[in-house]
Amino acid sequence: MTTRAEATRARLQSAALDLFEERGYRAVTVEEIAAAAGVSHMTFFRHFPTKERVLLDDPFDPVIAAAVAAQPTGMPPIERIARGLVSLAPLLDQEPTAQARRAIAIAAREPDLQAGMAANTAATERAIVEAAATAGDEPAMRIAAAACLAAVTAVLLGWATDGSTRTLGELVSTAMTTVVPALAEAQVPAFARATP
Amino acid sequence: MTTRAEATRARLQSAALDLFEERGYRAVTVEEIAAAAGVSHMTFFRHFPTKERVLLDDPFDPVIAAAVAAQPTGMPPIERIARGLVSLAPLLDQEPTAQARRAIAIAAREPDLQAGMAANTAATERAIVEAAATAGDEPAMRIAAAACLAAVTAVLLGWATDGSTRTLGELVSTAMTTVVPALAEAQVPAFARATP
DNA sequence: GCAACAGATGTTAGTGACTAACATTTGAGG
DNA sequence: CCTCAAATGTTAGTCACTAACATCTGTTGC
Repeated sequence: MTTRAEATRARLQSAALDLFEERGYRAVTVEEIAAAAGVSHMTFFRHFPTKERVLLDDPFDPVIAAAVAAQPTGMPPIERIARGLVSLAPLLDQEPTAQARRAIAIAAREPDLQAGMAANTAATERAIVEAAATAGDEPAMRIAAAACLAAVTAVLLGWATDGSTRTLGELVSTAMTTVVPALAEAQVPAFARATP
Repeated sequence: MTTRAEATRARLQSAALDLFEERGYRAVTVEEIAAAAGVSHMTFFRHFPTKERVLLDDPFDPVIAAAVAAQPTGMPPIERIARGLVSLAPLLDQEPTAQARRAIAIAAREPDLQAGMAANTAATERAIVEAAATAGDEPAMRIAAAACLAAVTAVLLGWATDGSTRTLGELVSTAMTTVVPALAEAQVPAFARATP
């Protein structure tokens, strides 16, 4: 059951995506987005705190954090995070990802949005650390999260801008399986062990 | 020899720092900063492209990138970057760091500035990769840079907000020597080897 | 000295993101 | 139909940021 507010929000996001692709982020005003969605600019700001959030908002941080926290402890933080991210692959493949792909492609080529993207990554990093860090390993967790998310970001940018036909789940899994051994100097057979 | 423009720029930064500390980032207008520095708001924007850059601008990215690029190749990217950062310790200790400390302390507690801080880190990461990546190891370099910079960021925040009396050089060196073994699963005696 | 030139700054008049206060509409349950 | 609350609209701002053009200030060549 989608409420009226949710429908308005979706219309705003969709209209913004169309307009940004047509004329670029900077050249489109909030007024225009609101008009295209059939609402006033005040309604826009009731749904999104800033212009950039209509493009950059995503609801995945809690999901990612929970997936990492759900991994067993007792392994190195980097492996725990990588396993958590890989566990999301099936979900990523069933999600409708077309809009996300368009949004990332826009954000990647708009200088005005790069700070916001970096902030998104930083927020995901914080969410992982808060949800999954155990006593005393926050620093290691933060560093491991930064490393894994750097790999995921690279993969996301390629996925959105190149014409990759592979699914997000595949790409993220590949990135994690290649990246974790690289970080661990190839000694830890991270994904050779059984996945429960 | 400091030019008039450099003096104006310095006055603007100093005035902004004072005002932000006094009343918070949001409550201070660009007009007020300009007035406190004895110039008009147009002059402010000739020296800083946005309000947040008066606080967040720093000239270190090229220095950091060069320091990493100056490290010998043939070692794992993470070790190369860590060595590059540690090589900057003497420089960090002779730099006048009081203003940087105040700026970071402000940025750390102001939500409006967190995107800008993340963008700063991302820019440093890009600078390192562009300057120091060799054929084929860009992905690994990016990930290693993200990991090292996560550690440095944590150290910087602690240094600026806690009342640490240790120097930046000491703190960064400690972070790198503790962090690199952690990432490499403690097998690589990164800093036991001779430093040329 | 002084003329001339360029770098630095000022003035003015905008646009557009964002906010506050208050009025209005819309839709679901009684 | 009525009512109430969620959702949206109107209005009138503030402030970051920009463009175009005027003025100033210090230096350089004479």
